[in-house]
Amino acid sequence: MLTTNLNKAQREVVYDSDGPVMVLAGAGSGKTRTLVSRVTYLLEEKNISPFRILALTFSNKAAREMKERVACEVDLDIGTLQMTTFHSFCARLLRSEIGYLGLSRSFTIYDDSESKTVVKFLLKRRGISPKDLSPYEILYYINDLKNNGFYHGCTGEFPIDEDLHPFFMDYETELHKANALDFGGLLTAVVQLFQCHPEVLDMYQKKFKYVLVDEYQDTNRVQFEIIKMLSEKHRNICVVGDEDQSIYSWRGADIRNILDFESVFPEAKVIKLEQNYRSSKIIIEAASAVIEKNLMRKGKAMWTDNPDGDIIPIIECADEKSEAEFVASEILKLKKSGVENRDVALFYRMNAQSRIIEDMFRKHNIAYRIVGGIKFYERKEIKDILAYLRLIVNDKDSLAFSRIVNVPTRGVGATTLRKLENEAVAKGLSLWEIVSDLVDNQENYANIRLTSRTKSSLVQLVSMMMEVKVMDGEGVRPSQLYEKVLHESGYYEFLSASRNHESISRLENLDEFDNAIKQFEMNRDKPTLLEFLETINLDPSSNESSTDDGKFNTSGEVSLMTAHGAKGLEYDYVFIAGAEENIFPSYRSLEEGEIGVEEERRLFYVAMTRAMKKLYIIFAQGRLLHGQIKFNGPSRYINEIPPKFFKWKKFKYGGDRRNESVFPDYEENSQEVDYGDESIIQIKREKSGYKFPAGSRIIHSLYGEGIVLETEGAGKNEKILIRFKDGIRKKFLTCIAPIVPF
DNA sequence: CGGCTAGTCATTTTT
DNA sequence: TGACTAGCCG
Repeated sequence: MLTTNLNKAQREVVYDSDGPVMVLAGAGSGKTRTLVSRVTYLLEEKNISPFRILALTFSNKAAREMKERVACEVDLDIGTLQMTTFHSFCARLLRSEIGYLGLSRSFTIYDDSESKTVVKFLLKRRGISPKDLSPYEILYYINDLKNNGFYHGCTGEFPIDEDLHPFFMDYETELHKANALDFGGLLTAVVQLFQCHPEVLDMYQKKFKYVLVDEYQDTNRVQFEIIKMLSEKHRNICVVGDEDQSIYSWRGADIRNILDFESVFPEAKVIKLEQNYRSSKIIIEAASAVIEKNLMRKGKAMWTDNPDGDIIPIIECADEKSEAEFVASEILKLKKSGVENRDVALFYRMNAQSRIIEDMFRKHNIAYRIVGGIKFYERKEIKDILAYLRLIVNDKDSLAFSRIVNVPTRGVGATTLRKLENEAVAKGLSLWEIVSDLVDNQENYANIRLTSRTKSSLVQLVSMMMEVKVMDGEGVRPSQLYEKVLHESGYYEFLSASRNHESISRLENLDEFDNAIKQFEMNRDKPTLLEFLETINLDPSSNESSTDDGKFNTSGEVSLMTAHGAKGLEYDYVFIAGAEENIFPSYRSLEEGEIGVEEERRLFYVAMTRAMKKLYIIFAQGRLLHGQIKFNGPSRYINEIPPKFFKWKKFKYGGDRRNESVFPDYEENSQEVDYGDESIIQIKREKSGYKFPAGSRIIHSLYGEGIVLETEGAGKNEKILIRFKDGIRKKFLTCIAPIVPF
């Protein structure tokens, strides 16, 4: 039953369950299906307990998808099956074993921005201006060491930078004092634990009889080290990856993990999955031709049985606006022929490119969704409230303390904070420990004089936090702790006091945060604050309440995302926008030389191979970049596509001055696109038209979110009728009303 | 403490 | 060009 729907190579992966296996799986080769079958086979045919299997992926998305699919296939209870990300696996392991390393199990996880704060603090403490030594340089150094498995006291050869290393040491000390680990630290701590305490390693080695790793091309050295150690005993390790889709080397992903696999596991079997089930023949052959230009690859020959499909249009536009016009008009055309929004995606190289496209989509009432754009948990108000919550769990988190001590304003300014910090350093205690003692025993702190206002607000803060800590210890639900903190800290009042749209949207975000906590609580038997915080750090999108109610548009939304965000996804129709030199490939990568060009080529390849039916590649002759019009020319990757697979087209629209291709080389293969049908007429009308067309969503600073029902008048007299969330209808003059598009 | 201005610097971001 | 930050002043 398992073998149905699997080809020969895939079956090999499923059944060769013993001994090390490396699967090189091309884009769209049914990789996930194969992995799921392998796990199913282990569970059902070989009767392996789910408890003995460890499946690691890089992203939560991939882990969730795999887990769901296995759950569908298998009748067993797979609750004990560990199918998760490297980081979550390590965090979970450390929650029970961290005692060996001198931290407590309530350790906090610092994200990148918190790491940055620590580094900035260290620079300041040494009296070095960030202009003389960039915090990014230090962070890069720290990450680089951690990605390669370096920890304080480890053995092995690492390139130590004399100037930067002291910062690494300071940084580690700070985190240790704060009972915190950063993302990289979760991984190195596990390596350290295994190396220094072989008995712990032995236990886990015995436990996990089978280890599987997905997205292997994205693993870094520490991760390799972890899976190597874990599988040394049973040697049943199966890694699946595609070197052509390695697009995170700047994040530490190390191609050596693929190249060295066979030398670390000499008995390893290597299986290639080369048949593509996703894309049309033209797309596969075009993408293969591009990726073959890379020299640093083992090499695979992708092929497909799918039909030829449409030729790839290369669209030359005058500028970024014209590019957006083209996409909008083409999507309207597709829609007319029955294509649904949800089957269409647009990829760009950098987030900044999305703005103009979004404007155009709004103008044409094309429903869209930005995938992986603004990060909810990175918003200021969310970070503030999270800092309160973190402090409840972890006394030692002085970073959290200094973040909230004066938010909302309590009369505890920089000077007071500095005194508290000095005191904390002198006594070797955390800020919380100092302050909670200070409010009771002021006489012991001769150096710290407080005004009565400062004193009383600190007393209030401390007593509130004390109460919440007790409640947390008694098992009170996280949502109730949050409520208490939000109101008793004065944060809610502080935001409600100013009624500008900034604070209104902040309050809305806090409401959403409230939903997220409640969502989390519904998913657990015994929800704890500590667990909630960990989920937020390691799997921020898991508690998202679905906002996609489909009310506004039944055909879903067009997906907009960066090429990086596109990995692992597929769409019938794909647009790659901004296919220009210095954009895609980015100028930064070009500075790195061939290495950079190859990584960008892999990224371009990933973008191309997302398309199932039709791929469009678009570039602009000129583009406004940093306030200047740049003429970059078409991306080199376009030139690497054999001409028989594409048709060069020049897009013209109303406001376009230049009508000829400025790339005469392509003239013979070029053709003008006539958009003289309704879609272009619509564009012309919209160009001079309304700021807020009917159907667009808006936010009014007083009334909140609403939808435009009718428009009338033009220019200064443009009036719109809006229906707000609560059903109230109101008319506004668009030039005066405090309305922004939503 | 908060609001303003001048100066700076511009990828990608699974965790 | 525009978003963010550091530093200055009221």
